[in-house]
Amino acid sequence: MTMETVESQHDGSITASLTESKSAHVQTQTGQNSIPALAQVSVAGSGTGRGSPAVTLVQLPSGQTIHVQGVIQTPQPSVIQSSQIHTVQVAAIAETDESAESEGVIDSHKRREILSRRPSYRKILNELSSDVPGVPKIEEERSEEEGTPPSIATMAVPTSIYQTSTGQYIAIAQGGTIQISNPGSDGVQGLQALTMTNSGAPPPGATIVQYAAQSADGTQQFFVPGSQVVVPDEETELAPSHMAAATGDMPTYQIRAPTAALPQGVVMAASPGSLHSPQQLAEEATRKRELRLMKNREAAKECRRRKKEYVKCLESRVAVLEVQNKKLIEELETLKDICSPKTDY
DNA sequence: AGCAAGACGCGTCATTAGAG
DNA sequence: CTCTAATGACGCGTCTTGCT
Repeated sequence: MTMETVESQHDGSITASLTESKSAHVQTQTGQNSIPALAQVSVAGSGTGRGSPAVTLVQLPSGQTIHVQGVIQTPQPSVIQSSQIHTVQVAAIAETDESAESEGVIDSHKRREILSRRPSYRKILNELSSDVPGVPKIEEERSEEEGTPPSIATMAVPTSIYQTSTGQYIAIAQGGTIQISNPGSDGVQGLQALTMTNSGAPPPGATIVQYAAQSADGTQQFFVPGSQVVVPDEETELAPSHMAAATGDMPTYQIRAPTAALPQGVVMAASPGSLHSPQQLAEEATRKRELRLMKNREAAKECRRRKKEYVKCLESRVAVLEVQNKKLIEELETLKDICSPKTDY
């Protein structure tokens, strides 16, 4: 449980602090005169985990309650100094070139470049967030090198090392032993056993791979070097409940030679040898295309996720700024009442 | 129940920004 | 200059909702 205390300082800025409680009150002070609070805004903070924007309930003076997520609050000068904050916000959002701005001269080409620059949701959000601590940033993806598990190096020398779509590493040794290493786990603790069977009458050239560890979404994709691919067994996909009963809740995969129509998401990695024949070149081109499509597919998903997060953040910002605006208007009205000369004397 | 409209997510392609 | 990630745009399928 966290409590978010928001205070409007005498200079108009609003500070927020999180403490261990459930709700808080917002007190506004209007400078030396210490005018009693005009706008009481109840902020019920519900702290969330890392990476997800904190959701905050903001109760307006009118009694209306709004949900605020990932609040970005730049220090607010009072209404009298509003030009200053305007400059800051423009600089933060529009990514203007400071040097050019200071010089006051931007040639048309550069200006066109700036205007036509496509926004990066991650970049914009992170720049907005950099001003205010506590505002969640969009995480940078870890490079593949960072995710490489140390256990791979200590394994028995494998014939092949594959990487799944979930980042796990699969090593297939000469004897047919398959080991799975989870990058997120420590050392050999991440190893998971696979069993390979050829019982019954498998299709020609196919080996059933039973993956003992159930994945989160049940959809594993494998990068397989050479001329083989690992695909989810069709029977498992089509009749999961049936196969689950038959294999003990283990999804089934097949290692088989690639066909013309690869299942979606399955990519064949390049064999180390050089490619010469037209067929090999065609296979290489197909492999590259599939890899590119899969990467773009993942990138598109990630981009949509970032976009949604960005839009949510903007909506939250609008909600907060509306509250602040309302409060400042009331503050201004009060100051006007105090400072206005009496006419009836 | 059937249908249409809208929302939403996904995959793909084209384009661009940015890193090396 | 090249390569790759990020993003907009488009088409498609699915789901929800309101209407008949």
